[in-house]
Amino acid sequence: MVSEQHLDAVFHALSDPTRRAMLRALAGGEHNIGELAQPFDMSFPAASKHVRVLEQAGLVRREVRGRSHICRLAPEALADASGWFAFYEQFWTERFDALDALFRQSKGSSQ
Amino acid sequence: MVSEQHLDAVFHALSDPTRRAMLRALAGGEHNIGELAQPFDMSFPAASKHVRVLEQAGLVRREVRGRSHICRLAPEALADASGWFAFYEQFWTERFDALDALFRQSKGSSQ
DNA sequence: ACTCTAATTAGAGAAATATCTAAATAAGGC
DNA sequence: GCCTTATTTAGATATTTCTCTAATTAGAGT
Repeated sequence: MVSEQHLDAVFHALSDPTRRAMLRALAGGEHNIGELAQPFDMSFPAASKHVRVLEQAGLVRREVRGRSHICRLAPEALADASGWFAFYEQFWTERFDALDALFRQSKGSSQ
Repeated sequence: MVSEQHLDAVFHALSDPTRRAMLRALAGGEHNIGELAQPFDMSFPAASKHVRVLEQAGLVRREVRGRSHICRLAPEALADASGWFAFYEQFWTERFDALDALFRQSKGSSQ
C-alpha cells in the first residue's frame, strides 16, 4: 500500500535539505545519531528530531545498540516516492508521443 | 541546475494530497483555477493558494486568458524531483549487488 | 454603467515545524 | 557508585502552513 498519508510523510521528510543530506550520508553506510548530526550547524536535539522525521516517514530504520542508535537507509519508502513519478514520466520522456498514442488507443487509462 | 532550494519547494509542494490530486487532474489536460478547485471541499481561496504553491515550485505554469487562469503541468520540475531518486535506485534494484560491486571497485564515488 | 463570473488579496486564527537551552534517561567504563 | 557518552524529553519561541470569511480587482456580456 502506498497510502496518500505515507506519501505526505515521505515527501515532507524529503522537503528539507538537512534531511536529504542525512539520507545521502546513510547511503554510504550506517551511522548513529551523533554521526548524522555532526556535519550540521544546529543543536543536537534539532538534528535528532530530523532523524525522527525520516524514521517516521519510513525512510530510515533505527537499531538501538547499547547507548548508540544506529540508523540505516530504508529504501522501500524511497522506492514508493520514486514510484509515484512513474505515471508522470510520459510527460518528459522522448517516447512521449508514442506512449501518448498507445495511451489514447487503449482508452481505459488507469492510475 | 537542480538547486537544493528548488528541491525543497518541489518536495514540499508534493507533500500535500490536494496538490498531488491537482497535478493528476492537470495530467489529463489544462484546467483553470475554478476547475482545479471544484473537487475539493475547501474554500476557493484555499484551493487557489495550493495552485500557487505548485506554480512557485515550478510544477505548474499559468496562462492568464481573460478572466480565466489556465494551468498546465510543467513536467521539468517533476523530472527534477524524480531525478533526485536516481542515486538511490541502487538500493532497491535487483541489480543492486552488481552495481554495488562496480561502485566499490571504482572507489571514487561521486554525489 | 451594471452585473455576473474568475480570481486574488487582506486579515485572522489554529496547527505544525524548526529551532534553542536545560534537564532527564540510559548505558558503558572505571 | 561515579563520571562520561549517547540520546531523548520538556518547555519556550519564531516562523510557516493551512484554512476561513470578507473585500477587492479584473474581464465579459448585456
